[in-house]
Amino acid sequence: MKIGELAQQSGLTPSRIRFYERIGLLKTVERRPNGYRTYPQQAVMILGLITTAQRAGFTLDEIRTLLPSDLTHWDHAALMEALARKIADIEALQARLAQSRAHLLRLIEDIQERPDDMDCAANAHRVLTNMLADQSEALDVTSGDIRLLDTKDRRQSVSPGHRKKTASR
Amino acid sequence: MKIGELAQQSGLTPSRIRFYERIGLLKTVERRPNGYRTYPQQAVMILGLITTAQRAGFTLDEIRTLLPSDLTHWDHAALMEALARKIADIEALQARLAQSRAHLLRLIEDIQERPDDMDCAANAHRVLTNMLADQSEALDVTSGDIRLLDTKDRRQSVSPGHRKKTASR
DNA sequence: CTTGACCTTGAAGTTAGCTTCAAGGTTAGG
DNA sequence: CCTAACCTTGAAGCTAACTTCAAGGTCAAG
Repeated sequence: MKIGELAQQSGLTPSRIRFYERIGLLKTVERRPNGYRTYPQQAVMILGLITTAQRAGFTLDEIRTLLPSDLTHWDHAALMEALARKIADIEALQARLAQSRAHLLRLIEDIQERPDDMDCAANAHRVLTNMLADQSEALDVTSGDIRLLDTKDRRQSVSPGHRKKTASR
Repeated sequence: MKIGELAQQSGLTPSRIRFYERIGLLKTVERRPNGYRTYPQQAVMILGLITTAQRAGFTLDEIRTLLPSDLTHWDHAALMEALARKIADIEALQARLAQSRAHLLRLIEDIQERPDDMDCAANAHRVLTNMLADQSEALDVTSGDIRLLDTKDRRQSVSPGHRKKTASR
């Protein structure tokens, strides 16, 4: 199958597929005499696997080191270890998020609990001082990093990029 | 106070402080006749506020629109709205994280529950198929974005960058 | 009057994960 | 044969939040 068809079937853009090839993530590709890329059916599954892993919080780098060239020959040990580590990362992040959320809730309360005899300016100072004091206490929660965000419109739904009438710009 | 002292007191690097000025985030700065920047004591608090807000998940852009030039004159309504929105963002992300975590746990179980009569290759295929099926079901959890990650070593603890003996490179 | 720590500037580099662009080759249909 | 839709490449651009670099000015101590 050519790259356009693979793009359709996987829901990714051709540029993204070429990018994955360039960084050594997608290796199941050959060339026709005319230079066109050609992919086996399996490539659809590999791309699905990649995007699923991404959504679970794996970086492309991590995915590359885990993905075997043959989908039936995984490094079982490395895979399980990576999964466990990723879960731990997520849990660390969850802890951080819970902290941030609690922090913000406390802040809202603190702002609203202005003593009747205090003007806004003084209240602002009171809240600020509290907040900066809070902060200096919590300097220990270092967590492993994970990128699980920016989850907006990564997927092309109706395959845009057809250079026909789309003509935006 | 000069920029080096502010850097010490705030725990940020001078370059970062200059950067904040450049993007219009830190405005309380004047110049001495020799061109050196000079800051009021208040600048320490402003920088503390900025990093605290960052750790709560606010982007510098958001912080800039919320930060008043005078720390005692906040846009109360905008601030409360932003705090509420940020909490909602965090909660959306928490939901996503819980999903990802559950997904990974299910995956681990699924891998380990290989039927005795199945070889690794066939098991790999079974697990893969399950996973990609799972994924197509959950296509609705679109969340607002938030950047709350990469929380490793943003702070200079012992003020590196003194061009004395540090001499790395 | 020299040394070294500090300060200045603008420009470019970093990371991740792509997209976009420019300039061109290929192919199927009419 | 022409056109439109596809394909190719390498290079550059994008975002966020900084850092690093190069080239130079300032200042206090010895």
